[in-house]
Amino acid sequence: MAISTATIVADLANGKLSCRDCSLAELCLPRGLDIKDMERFESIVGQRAPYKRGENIYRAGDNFHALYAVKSGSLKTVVSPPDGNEQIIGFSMPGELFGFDGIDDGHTCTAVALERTTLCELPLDAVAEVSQAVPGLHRELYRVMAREISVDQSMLLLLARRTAEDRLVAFLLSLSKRFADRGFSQTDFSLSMSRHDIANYLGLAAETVSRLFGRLSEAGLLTVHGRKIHIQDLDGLRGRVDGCNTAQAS
Amino acid sequence: MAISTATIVADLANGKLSCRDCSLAELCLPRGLDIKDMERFESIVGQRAPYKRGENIYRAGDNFHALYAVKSGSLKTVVSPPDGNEQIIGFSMPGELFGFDGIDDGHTCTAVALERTTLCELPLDAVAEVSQAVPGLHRELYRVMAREISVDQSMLLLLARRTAEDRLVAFLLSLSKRFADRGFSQTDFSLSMSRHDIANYLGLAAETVSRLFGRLSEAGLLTVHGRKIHIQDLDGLRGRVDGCNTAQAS
DNA sequence: CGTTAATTTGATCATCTTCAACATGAGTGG
DNA sequence: CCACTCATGTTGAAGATGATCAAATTAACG
Repeated sequence: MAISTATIVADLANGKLSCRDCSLAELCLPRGLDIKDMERFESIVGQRAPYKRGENIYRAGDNFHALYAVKSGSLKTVVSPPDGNEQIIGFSMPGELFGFDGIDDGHTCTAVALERTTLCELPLDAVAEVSQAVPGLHRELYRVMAREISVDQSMLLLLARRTAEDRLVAFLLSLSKRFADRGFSQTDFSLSMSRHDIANYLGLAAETVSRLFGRLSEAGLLTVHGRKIHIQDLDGLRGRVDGCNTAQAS
Repeated sequence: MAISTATIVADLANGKLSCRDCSLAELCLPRGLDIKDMERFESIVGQRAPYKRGENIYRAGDNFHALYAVKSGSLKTVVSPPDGNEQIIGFSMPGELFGFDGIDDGHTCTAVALERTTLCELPLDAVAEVSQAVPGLHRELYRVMAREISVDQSMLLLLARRTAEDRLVAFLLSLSKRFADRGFSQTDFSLSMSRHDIANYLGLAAETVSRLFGRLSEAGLLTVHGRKIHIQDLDGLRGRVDGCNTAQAS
């Protein structure tokens, strides 16, 4: 899943970040800002060395420093209760913001890179400051947070009311859509997370996920080779989750 | 659950709303504002006639108008997919804000009063305007939304990884804490929602909830008479959900 | 290559759901 | 105040979905 590598390379060469040139601008926070405002915005965007697979971006308990936007790669966000019973809350793809869990009173989740991943760092104080001059930014930030809330809530529906198969299918459809939104194939993609991660995220056992992949393959809906997915019958998949299309399985 | 009735009566007598005099101010959005700023804030707070039991505050599909704060009573927020398979997303108590699901692109949930309920209405545009002069307000609103996200996320953990009993206990402990925060008994309270609602919220069947209440009673942890709950052994209940204490079961 | 982790497959088991019947209880009109 | 009704809640028995345990296979990586 080496997304927008070209952009990254260009940015690194320049030694600075440019939202204007970023291929993800349409998906990201500065969406809808004019050139002038976007310049102002990108002046506060920070950047770090890429994270390696398995590396933590932040940990539960950490103080809140900034929101992050994924530039390339992907990551998972995990709640870790004391008893070690972890729960993956979501996966983040390029153009998506994460880190909201920390705003209230420090981070309650841990964010872990699933592959080599680059991020933009948005210190919230600085964002707030810029927003004084660019009111649209506040509004947009509210939007992004509201979308996060909606996504989590459709996930609640998925976990509370849907069967194992529905969950996996909804998950795959969500991924498909997100790849499509980023200009990639909606039928061929490769998963950056393990079966175990998928199972955990969907509230299932890894074995169940494995069996479900088998069942969907046999039904002729898709082909699986390890983490490579090829969806053969997108509409067939959609039909498989009755009325569950709203669930976005973030 | 006739909470803060006194305050309400006073407000209605005045013919206007006052956050300064509201007993819920410490829990609500203007928390932490000084007198001056709070005056400015309350000037935009609207109010409607009380909602009756079962009445909709807003419906999925409605355009977004405002955020709401509960002044008295309680309500549930429901996701209703086309197939009729509803899912309760949360319950709101006095001092709590709701309506965030609408900010992004119109409401995705329906909010239904569980009893006679009064609300404060906060038109987001007006809030944004006031926030230009009162920067702390933006920050506070981000906090409230972030808390909503955290609550939803601990709910994901609850639904994905916990047994039926853990879920019910976590739910009761959450209620207990919220009553306590509002100055009510943490051991004696009465539920404003049906068993069916509780079950739906927790991703269970109503029968299961009924049986669990029975089991917890037999274990001497609490007493149940219809919707009246008396918790006999709070620590016992807490011990029953290992390390799940973070789950707030909104 | 060899070693370890990830995934698949099979068999058994537990939890919770579903269906069905029954009890309780609140509200209404006689 | 009682009888009736509809909604809500409880209890029992059977069944299903998915978890768990165990073992085999494959893939990943030094």
